[in-house]
Amino acid sequence: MCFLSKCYLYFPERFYIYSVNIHFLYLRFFMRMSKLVGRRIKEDPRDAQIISHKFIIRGGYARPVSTGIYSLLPLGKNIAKKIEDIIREEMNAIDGQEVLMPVVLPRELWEESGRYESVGGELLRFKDRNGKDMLLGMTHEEAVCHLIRTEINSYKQLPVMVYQIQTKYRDEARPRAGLIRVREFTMKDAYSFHESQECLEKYYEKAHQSYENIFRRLGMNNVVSIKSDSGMMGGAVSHEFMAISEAGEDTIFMSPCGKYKANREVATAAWKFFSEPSKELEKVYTPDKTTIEEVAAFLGVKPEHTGKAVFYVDNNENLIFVMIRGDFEVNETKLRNYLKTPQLNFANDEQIRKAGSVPGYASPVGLGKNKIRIVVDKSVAESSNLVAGANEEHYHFKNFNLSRDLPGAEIIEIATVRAGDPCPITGAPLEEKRGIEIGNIFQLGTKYSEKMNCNYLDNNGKSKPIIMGCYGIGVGRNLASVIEQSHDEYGPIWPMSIAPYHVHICALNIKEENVKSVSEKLYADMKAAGIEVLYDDRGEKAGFMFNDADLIGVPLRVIISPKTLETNSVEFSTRGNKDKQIISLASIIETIEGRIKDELEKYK
RNA sequence: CGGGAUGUAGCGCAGCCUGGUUAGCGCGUUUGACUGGGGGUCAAAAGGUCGAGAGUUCGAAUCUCUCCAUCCCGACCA
Repeated sequence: MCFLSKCYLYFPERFYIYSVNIHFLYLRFFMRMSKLVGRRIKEDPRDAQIISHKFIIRGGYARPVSTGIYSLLPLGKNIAKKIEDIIREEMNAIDGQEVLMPVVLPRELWEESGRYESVGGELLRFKDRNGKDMLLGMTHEEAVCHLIRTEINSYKQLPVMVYQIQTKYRDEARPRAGLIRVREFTMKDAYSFHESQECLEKYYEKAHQSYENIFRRLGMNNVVSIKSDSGMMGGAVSHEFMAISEAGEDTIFMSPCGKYKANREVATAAWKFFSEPSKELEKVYTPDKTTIEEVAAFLGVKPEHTGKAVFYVDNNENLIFVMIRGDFEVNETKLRNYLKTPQLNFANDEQIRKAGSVPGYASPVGLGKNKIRIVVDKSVAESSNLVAGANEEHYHFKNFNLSRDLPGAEIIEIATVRAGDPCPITGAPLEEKRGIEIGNIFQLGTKYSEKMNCNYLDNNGKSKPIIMGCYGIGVGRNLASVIEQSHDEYGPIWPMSIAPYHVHICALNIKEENVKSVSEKLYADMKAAGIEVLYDDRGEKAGFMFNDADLIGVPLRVIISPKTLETNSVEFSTRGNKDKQIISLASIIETIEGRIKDELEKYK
């Protein structure tokens, strides 16, 4: 057993040799329930919608302090610490070095990168007592560039990776879902520095593997890595790690075989559109029919045979006319990326009229291309004889054909994928899933290092910006995601690797002297053996204790009662499994050590 | 930022429409007794600026106004 084995510490300068049980080197958790801070609650909190939120509150893992701001109680903190330690091990294994950067940062640093201006209200800005502008760090690219540019000067020092496990603050517009979307949270953020793109890419692969290790070791059984939109982080390549769960905020499309998987923001499909010989353009009367559904029903066609007009305004007040087949929705992320604009909003009726169009009956036909930018989705370009607006109240056109009626239009793919659309690789119907983003990795390149003078001298003595990658994991979000993926109706079922304790002792009828003395001794012996043990010494009714134990979700359970003591034994069971074994008192510690070892082995 | 809802004991809620002694209920908490293998029973007790402020009224948890907070949907989201 690892924590019983001896280890020798050697201090050469003094020639002292110590022999200690290895468990003295690691913090181990143990507690008696009568003293455990954090109560269990029988009823679901009113505002909780998802399982993890309910169990986190009901089990006494965390308490809300303000919107999206939580205190962790001992149970939650124990788990968080184990999650952090697993992350540390994996980061150290890919040559990471732990550092700690400040939560509070000065404005100047963020002005260097340009993000003081470009990031919106989620960056919390404030003044210190001298009136100096400060902010709360929501991510640490600026801080790490500040650190590295003074410490790293030479190619000989590269590559290098530093990481921290630190509080982040993002002034989210709408925190929700318990620990999944919060304002203040703990995050591991790592930053790697390289001479070349090749070196970054090689390291990026290692980080990807490291992340897969981490999520497996946390006991997450359904995590996928998908290529993602880099958003305002910039950079060429990025991946999101998604814990598949109904509670997730992101929508993912996957082919059944798993060959293709993508966030809805960037997902595409091998759509096939129908085309037939063009018919004559024909104006038809469609009184008060302004939506696709109404027009299609009125004319007796399917939405697939219509074209939909959507107007957007970018941040410079430019109007953009988008046309897409009636049964599709515009994917704004794709459109934004294509237009290279940071912001898009729906245009209002007044703006649409000003451009010479008619809301509800808008059409690209007759709209001057010089007056307004017209972008057309492939679904319209490759279909024929569609119903489209006529730019006139109560009228639509039948048999709109893009190549004939609007030649030279900008044609791109901006449709949102739908469940069942054909996979772009295999052609199989795509499945739609929800996911919680529990980690992400980015190839940043020189986006920050260039602006922030984070340079090194190459082997020719030339100064160059360092090529960077960054890698994040949210600790609390992972805790919640494990609950989402591992629970039953009574509470979480913690994997041994991150369980708040390894064993839960339930003493039944503790008023009986025999039960009390044996339980106390077992608790003491387990502590001495380095087993992480939670001991329910409260003398509650059996059912009450078991329900609490289920909410705490400790993997192994030992029950001591007058009945079991008649045969000098205890009952032993596993969380999530009603089967119980009778084990003699003499061998219970050995049995448990074996089980803990076997379980921990699965998460190595 | 837009739409909707809610604030009453530690937690979950009733009371408000139709103003009127001392503001209730369940869970939890404390004390005692019984009980003892899936949230047990009985008895007693503690616990409230009814979100805040202003107003109407002889009288406001209840009606009016303002503000604050929280939650849901949307917008937003390195």
